[in-house]
Amino acid sequence: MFTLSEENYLKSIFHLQAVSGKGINTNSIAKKLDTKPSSVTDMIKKLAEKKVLVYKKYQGVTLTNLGEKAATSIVRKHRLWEVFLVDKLNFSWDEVHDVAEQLEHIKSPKLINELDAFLGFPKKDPHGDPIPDKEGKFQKIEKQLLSTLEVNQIGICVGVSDSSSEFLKYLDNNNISLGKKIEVLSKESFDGSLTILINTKKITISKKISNNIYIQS
Amino acid sequence: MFTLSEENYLKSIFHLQAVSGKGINTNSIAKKLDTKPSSVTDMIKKLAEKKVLVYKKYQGVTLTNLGEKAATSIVRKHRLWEVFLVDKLNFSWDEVHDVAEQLEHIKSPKLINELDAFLGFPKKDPHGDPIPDKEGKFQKIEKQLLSTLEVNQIGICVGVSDSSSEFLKYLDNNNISLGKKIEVLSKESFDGSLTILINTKKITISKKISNNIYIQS
DNA sequence: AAAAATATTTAGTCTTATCTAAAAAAATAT
DNA sequence: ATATTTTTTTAGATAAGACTAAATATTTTT
Repeated sequence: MFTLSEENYLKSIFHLQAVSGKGINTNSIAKKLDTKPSSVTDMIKKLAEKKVLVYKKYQGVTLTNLGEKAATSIVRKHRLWEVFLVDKLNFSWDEVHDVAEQLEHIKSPKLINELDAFLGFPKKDPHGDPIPDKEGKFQKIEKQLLSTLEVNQIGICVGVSDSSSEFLKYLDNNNISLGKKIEVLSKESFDGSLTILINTKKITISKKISNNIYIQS
Repeated sequence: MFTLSEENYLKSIFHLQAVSGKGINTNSIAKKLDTKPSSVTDMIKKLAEKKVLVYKKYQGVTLTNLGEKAATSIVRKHRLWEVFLVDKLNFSWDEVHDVAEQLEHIKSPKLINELDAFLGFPKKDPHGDPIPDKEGKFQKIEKQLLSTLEVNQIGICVGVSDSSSEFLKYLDNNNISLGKKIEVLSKESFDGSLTILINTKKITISKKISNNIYIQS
């Protein structure tokens, strides 16, 4: 089994790997975990000994199958707990992250599988991210950033890339949520801001916002 | 806030205090936490500095109001999670302890108060122990050990003193559970074993068993 | 009341996970 | 291709929480 800290490293590397594909370098892990590169080097050595990742000096790391399995299990727990908090305990989607960060480390296979059943085997968490099943399998959702849509194209909001409370509250205030239809009415070439039609209303959003919203077209 | 280890010390001291009333000595804490007396001395000093308990060398410790409040909050969380596991996730009463030991350390006031509401503000956990409310208040349940009953006396099972999986499974196997009526038919003076009537059946239990079952008469 | 037994504390060590500062390697720029 | 910058690693330090072994109190026994 893994310590809390080891689990956090595994999860971070897993997430970084999902985006970049390539070997993950020391600095990016340090940034993600808000720690120092030297600490990362230490932990990486430990994890390499435990066979959850492959490490070659100065060349970053890659998770092994074992490591991916462990990381996926943590992600599964995190997302199931998020569903629980929102569906059963009246949390809003901007309040769940910090608590789920704690709950994801609870060790009990029975707990998580019963929770899964209790929630009706949900396939997505409140932010639109897929929940791995018991075997760690989950389908990647086809999605693109809202910022990549052209004028007059239409998409359905299927996820967010930033799960910070601040950003999610912004979305709530503007009535942007999963499943909503978004049409791009115009695009400002100077700063990349978009004017979109949502809820039969026209609003203008900055590039920073459209870069954190995923849509399916 | 407290570390995981500090919380475990607080909880153990609280439980010891509830039984013995007196100042709690180093050795008993060490035994309860399965650690060494020297480690206890170290931690006690730390907790005394944090004003959660009063410590005088060689004289054991007593929780302050602050310490009791902290301990009660942990107990509240532990017991609410136990109810959740049994009522919602199909755990049996002998499976809940280890998982609740982990869940009790999750830090989120909203989480625990919403959970309380979700469960319908239960007053007792699956072992019959009272659940402190938001303010930390809970009534002590009047109870006595089954072993103190005389022949021909009758009691209702209201709790257990040992929550180990082994003991609880024994009770399950013999159909002894909370709320059951128990009548003492005879008492063996040699070893203190009891023959009792429960579920219209006669069974004989050892003193060790009757010493771990609480009844209300 | 002294001796023996028990309980508690101190002193020093270990592990985990972190850090800073300095050294070394790799990548980039001139 | 050399110099500069960036990235990564090493070396040594620190804090939390535990341990062992030894020293010191306290309690119990005789």
